[in-house]
This record gives sequence, C-alpha cells and structure tokens, in this order.
Amino acid sequence: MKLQLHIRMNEALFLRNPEGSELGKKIIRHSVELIYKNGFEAFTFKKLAEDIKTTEAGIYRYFENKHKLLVYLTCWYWGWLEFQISFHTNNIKDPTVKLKRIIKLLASAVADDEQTNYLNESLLHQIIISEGSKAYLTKQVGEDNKQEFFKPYKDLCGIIGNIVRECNPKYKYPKSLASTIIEMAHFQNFFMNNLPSLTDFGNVKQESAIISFLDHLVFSSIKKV
Amino acid sequence: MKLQLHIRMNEALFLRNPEGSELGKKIIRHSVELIYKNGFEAFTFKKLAEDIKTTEAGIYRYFENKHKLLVYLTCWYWGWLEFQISFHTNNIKDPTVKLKRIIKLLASAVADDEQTNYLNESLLHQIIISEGSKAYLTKQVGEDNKQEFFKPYKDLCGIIGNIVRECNPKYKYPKSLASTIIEMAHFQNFFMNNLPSLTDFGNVKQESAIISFLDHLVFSSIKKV
DNA sequence: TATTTATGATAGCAATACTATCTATACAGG
DNA sequence: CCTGTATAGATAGTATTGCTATCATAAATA
Repeated sequence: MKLQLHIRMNEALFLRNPEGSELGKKIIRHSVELIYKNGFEAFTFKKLAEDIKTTEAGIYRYFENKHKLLVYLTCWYWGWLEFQISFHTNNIKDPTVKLKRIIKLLASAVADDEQTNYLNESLLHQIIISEGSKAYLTKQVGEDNKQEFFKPYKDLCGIIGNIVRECNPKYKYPKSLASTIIEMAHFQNFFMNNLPSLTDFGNVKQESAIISFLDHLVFSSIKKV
Repeated sequence: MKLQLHIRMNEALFLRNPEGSELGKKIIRHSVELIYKNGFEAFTFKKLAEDIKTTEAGIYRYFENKHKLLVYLTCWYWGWLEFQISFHTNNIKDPTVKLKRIIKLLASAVADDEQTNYLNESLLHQIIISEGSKAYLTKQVGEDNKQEFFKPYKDLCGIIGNIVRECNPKYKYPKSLASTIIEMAHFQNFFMNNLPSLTDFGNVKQESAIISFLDHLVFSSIKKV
C-alpha cells in the first residue's frame, strides 16, 4: 500500500503551487539538493535553473525569491515532523514517554522516505539544521509572521509545550522549553559536527549523546518536587 | 579615570586593523548602526561607504567582505562579554552565585558604554541576537574555525562550562549546557520580541522572565541529587 | 626632501536578483 | 475540430551586489 502524505502549505509562500506540476516538484527536489550541497548563501535561482534544465524565469513563476523558497521548505519540514510525531506517539498515554519519543525524533537523523520522491527528507533535515534559523532571523520576520509563515513551527512548539504541561501542569515555561528543545536538537547537532568544543559530544559524534543531554535537561526541569 | 578596554582581535579577520585609524573606527561604528537598522542581508559595503562618506574601495581595504566584518563584530562582542563577566563575577567564590550572575549578564540588554565610542554595545548586542548565528551557520564554518574565528565564543563557552563543572563536578554536559545558555539567552529574546508564541514571555516581554527561565533550566539540570 | 602610507575618485566587470515579452505546446471545453 | 487557456521555453534587459584595479592627492615619516 502506498500511502501518500500530503502537507497543506500556506498559499502565500508561492506564486504557483510547486506540487501541481512536474517542474514544480523538480524545483523543490533540486533546491533541497543544491542548498544542501552549496549552502543557502551560494544558492541562486540561476544555478537551480541550470540544474534542472529550465530557465531562471521558470523558477520565478513558482517562487518570488529564494527566501520564500527557504520558508516553504522549513514549513514543509515542520509539517512533516508534526506528522511523524503524531504517528510515532499515537496510542502512547504517558506524556513522559511521549516527550522522550519526541526528543528522539527531533534529534535523530532522518532516513529518506523512498516512497515520497517529492523531496529527500534526510537532506532537508540537514538543511533545517544549518539554514533553518535563517528563515526567521531576518528584518521581515514581523511581516512574514503576519502572513503565518511560521505557523507550522509554532504549531509544533505548541504541541510539545502541551505535552510538557501534561507532564507537569505546574511547570512555568512549557513553550520556552519546547522551543529550546527544538532549537537545541538542531544546534547541538550543528556544533557537534562543526564546532565540537561547544559540546560534550566531540569525541563520540553521535546523536544518542544529544538525546541523552536533552532528556536530562528536559526532565530535570519539569520534574515535580 | 578613563579606563580603556582593549580587545585583542584575530588578525586574519581584517586586511587593515580598523582600530588603527579614524576611517577604520568609523567603519566599525557605522556598520553596527547600519546592520542594526537594516539587517545583515540588506547591508552592503556600498551603503556603508555612502553612510560614512567614503568609497566602497575604502571599506574593502579594511575588510575582505561583509562576512568577515560580521565575524569581526561577533568576536569583539564575545571578547567584550568575557571581560564583563570576569569583571562582574570577580571575587565571587560560590560558583552558583557566579553562574546566576552570568545568566543575568547574558540575557540582559546592554547599556551603551558612553566611554567607549568605538562602537555602541547596546546595538551590537541586538545584532548578536538577530544576526550572530549567521557568523557560523555557513558552508565555510570549517575553514573559519581553522582560522580560529570562533575562539572568543569557544573561550566564553569554556569559562561557563567550567563554572558549571564547579557547581557539580558530576554533571555530564557542562559544555553543551554552556552553549545552550548562551544561545537560548539570545534566541528566547528574539522569540519574545518577534515570535512571542514560541515563549512564555509574550505578555510581559521582559528580560527578567528569560532570566528566570534560564535559571530554572540550568539549576534543575546541575542540581546534585 | 624623498618616500612611504592612507585615502579619495573613478572605472569596470562578473554575478545576482529580478522583470518583461514573445513563442511553442498541450489540453480542455464547446 | 477549433479555440481559448495554462504551462513552459527562449531571450533580453536592468539595477544592484560584490568585488578588483588604477591613478591622483594629502599626510606622516625617514
């Protein structure tokens, strides 16, 4: 059975829906590959066009600029992750177990789902680690926020915050703890691989170490006294 | 008495030392103002040149490109902060009190030190919050790291990590906790002001709330059982 | 006084970030 | 079958960015 996951995207992110055509899907797939390979700064619509043998103007019919494309990718990622989380924590009653599972999902490398060839989830995960913050660390964050570009991220943060609250209703910072978990799952990974002396995982370089750190951080915080 | 603080900078960051001339100092001062005002993406050497009534080529004699200038500013900031920390925690014996003081320094808005007119520390602090991560979230992070561009950040992280270890020698993640404190002091501030629903401080919008959150996070983690 | 050094002025060039227009093709509806 | 409409390819053009190079001038220094 081939179960197709579809993530509903904010229409303000694109000019033409990339999911609706072959060219559109190619744009997404290859932009993930190019950004992964060369980084977001070096990524241009010209290079992308050459890569998929279309023209620059062709790309501009889908996305206004590369910032919107990056935001599109991050939104897709958060939506996808929310689904992964709801799938993998389904039927788990204990919020503590749930939270542990979520930390693991957040901090683990992602295997490319061969079934979805819309994009390579594993590369996208790497992009989110290295480039994800650039989606909101801009001067236009306010306007982008008004257009709900960060809704998927906020939704995920809200879900995690609620589970934190279930674990301990008296804990005062569920949302900040949630955003800390999400950001640190990625930043500690980036540091581990690029600036290892900022972490305690430089020698092992294993995600399991990050998971242990986050587990300890989170459960010490929300432990009832 | 006018005590002049001098921060020793990595020479590979510039072509000509900006501290050594009036033009150089103007470059630093005005780049902080412009980046603060328009954001790093919109910041160009051309605009900076117009702002200080020199030529583009004039700026390029000091800095190879705007990335190096951003790294320069972040280095200066971390060096400056290390001094602030050593100054304000001097003579404190209890590592717990020390750590509390450090969290406060990290998460507090900075008053511009009128004495140093090299640059506006208060604006620089805001820049570090919004743009600081872009100094290392690049494809060249490895080469930059080889040239020790992130040494001041690592040093600060090391200092904080050591104090964490003093608080509890058995705690397993002092360095990751240190980088988490530093990053979250800034990210929670950015979120509070720009994406408030990612935090629990949206209503109050006060740094004191971030400090309480970080205090709780850190001291729950390193508490001896 | 000669000479190095810093700056200013100007030019130029390749790449980036778009916008516009025109054509070919497919396919969908009448 | 014809005819609109939507999609994409082809080409051109423009302003800005991100540099590099050259020449002249003024100030500092040897």
